[in-house]
Formats: sequence, C-alpha cells, structure tokens
Amino acid sequence: MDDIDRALVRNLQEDAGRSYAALGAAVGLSAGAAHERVRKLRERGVIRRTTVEVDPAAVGSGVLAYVMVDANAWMGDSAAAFAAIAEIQEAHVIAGSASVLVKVRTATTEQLQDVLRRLYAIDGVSGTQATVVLETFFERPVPL
Amino acid sequence: MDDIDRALVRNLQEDAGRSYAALGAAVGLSAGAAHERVRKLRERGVIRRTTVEVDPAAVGSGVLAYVMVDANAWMGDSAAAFAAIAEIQEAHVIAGSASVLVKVRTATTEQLQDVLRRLYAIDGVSGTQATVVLETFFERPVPL
DNA sequence: TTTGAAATTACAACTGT
DNA sequence: ACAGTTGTAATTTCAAA
Repeated sequence: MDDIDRALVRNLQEDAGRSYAALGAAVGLSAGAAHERVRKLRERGVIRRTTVEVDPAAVGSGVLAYVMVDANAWMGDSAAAFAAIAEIQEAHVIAGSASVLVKVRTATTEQLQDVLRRLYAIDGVSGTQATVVLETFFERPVPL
Repeated sequence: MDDIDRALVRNLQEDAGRSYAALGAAVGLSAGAAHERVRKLRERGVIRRTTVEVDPAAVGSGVLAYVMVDANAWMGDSAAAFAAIAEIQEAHVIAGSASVLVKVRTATTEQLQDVLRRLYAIDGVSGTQATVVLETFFERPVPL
C-alpha cells in the first residue's frame, strides 16, 4: 500500500472504467504493471468490488432518512434482522444513547413510516428517532 | 425505466465489470441491446458513474462517525465549506433540531477530534454532536 | 439483432533490481 | 524472489448495417 497504490485506487474511484493503459499512464507505470497492482489490491480485499453509482431519485428512492434505533437488549447479533429490510442501505452499531444507526431510502414518507413499523418489530427494539434529509450536499467515495 | 432496466442496474451494482454479453444473458437480451440500454441509463443520469468499493480500514480510515452539526445561521449555501474537509464522506441538510448531518472517516479518534475542530471553524456552526460507530453491520448500494 | 473492426484485457516470456 | 516491461492472443466494446 504505497503512494502508487493509493493513486491507482483514487483513479478507480473516480472512474473504474478507465483502461489499464490510461491508469498506468496516470501513475507512471505500464499497462501490465498497473493491471498486476490492481489485481493484488482486489486479492487483498483493499478493493472490494466495482459497482455503479445510481441516482436514488431516478430509481424511486427519493426520500432519505437516518434513524437512531433504541434497544433494550444486546443488538450485536441482529445484523440479519436489519438486512432483511430492503430499504435499509446502511446499519451500524453505535456508541452513545441509541444502539443502532440506520440509513433508509424510500420513495415516499409513507414508506418511510412503514420501515419504522418494521424496525419496531425487530426483537429488542424499543424506540426510533428518524431524521429526514432535506438536501444532500454531497456523497463521495471513502477518503484516501 | 422498466423491469429490465432495473435488473441491469442491479447486476451492475453487484459487479460493474461484467461483459455486456453476460449482462444481456442475465436479463434475456443480446449483448448489443444490453449495451444500448446501459448507455441510455448513463446518458439519463440514472447511472452516475462506475467506481470501486474500498475497504476503509485498509486505506487508513478505520474510524467512522456521524456528526450532527448545529448552526445558528442558514446553512443552505455551505456545501463547499463541508466539502473542503476531506474526511467528510457525506453531508446532508436535515430537518429537526440539528442543521447538517455529516459522515466522517478518519484513521484515529484524534483525527476525528481535529475534524470537529474544523467543523466549528465553518461560519454559522454553533455546536456538534458526534456518534462513533462501533461496528458496521453492512453498507450496500442504493435499493431498487 | 448481427456483424466486424478497433480497443482492451489477460497472460505470457523476459529484464533488471 | 520481486516488480516492471514488452509482446501477443483472446475478449470485449462499440458503431454501423
């Protein structure tokens, strides 16, 4: 994980469709060497996968909210229960007064309400506190 | 934006490196037709770009926190001020008691503290409330 | 949808450190 | 051994019929 690896990852975050030739040129390497480096970054799990970034509003997920989930039991083994709710994009165990923080995307606020209902149905969940996003300034890749 | 488009996007979210032939086979289309559909999805902005997903811990961003930012002024034009802090991965204007919610990734808690210091330096910011993530259950693409 | 040329990737064998 | 370079065959992309 040296400076060249970081530069490669940064380039791929910007546009994973770049050719290895262009990638190599950007970091001062041949196409073959760039290819080999990227292969190893994938192998080591530094690069998990290549995906497409989607406009949420265009696919019917225009409503974004963060929900603090309070619990009266140990939530450490509840990952699957949260994952079963398709509208939940992220779920994290947190320090502090609440127990779990989830990021939810729905088409409407009615659907958001329904997600809250399903959150309450999870074992141990005793409360929720939803924060609706009015405007997203930006969302960008993991910082390097 | 029909079921085939949705299936294409879902496939690309899983692995954007798939060939158009494989992509077409997955949704019952020829390679050329799949190619044309994906081109249009990009053109319409449904697909914003193709990126790589990176393991945050592997690139020195093992600490994740969400910070509620309180403000005593209109924050609607402050996007650039937040974007100038490289460790901020997301920034959203929110409804509720706080004004802005930011997602922060750093290598250490000391660096997290430094980000909070730089947040206070933004015009109008009057307070912060950080929530540190202990464990990430999952992070996945925008739901379809 | 099929076709075919151009580009790209993946995989060599090879070179220097 | 290790990382990089060049060369090449197999794939894939992409525009046109």
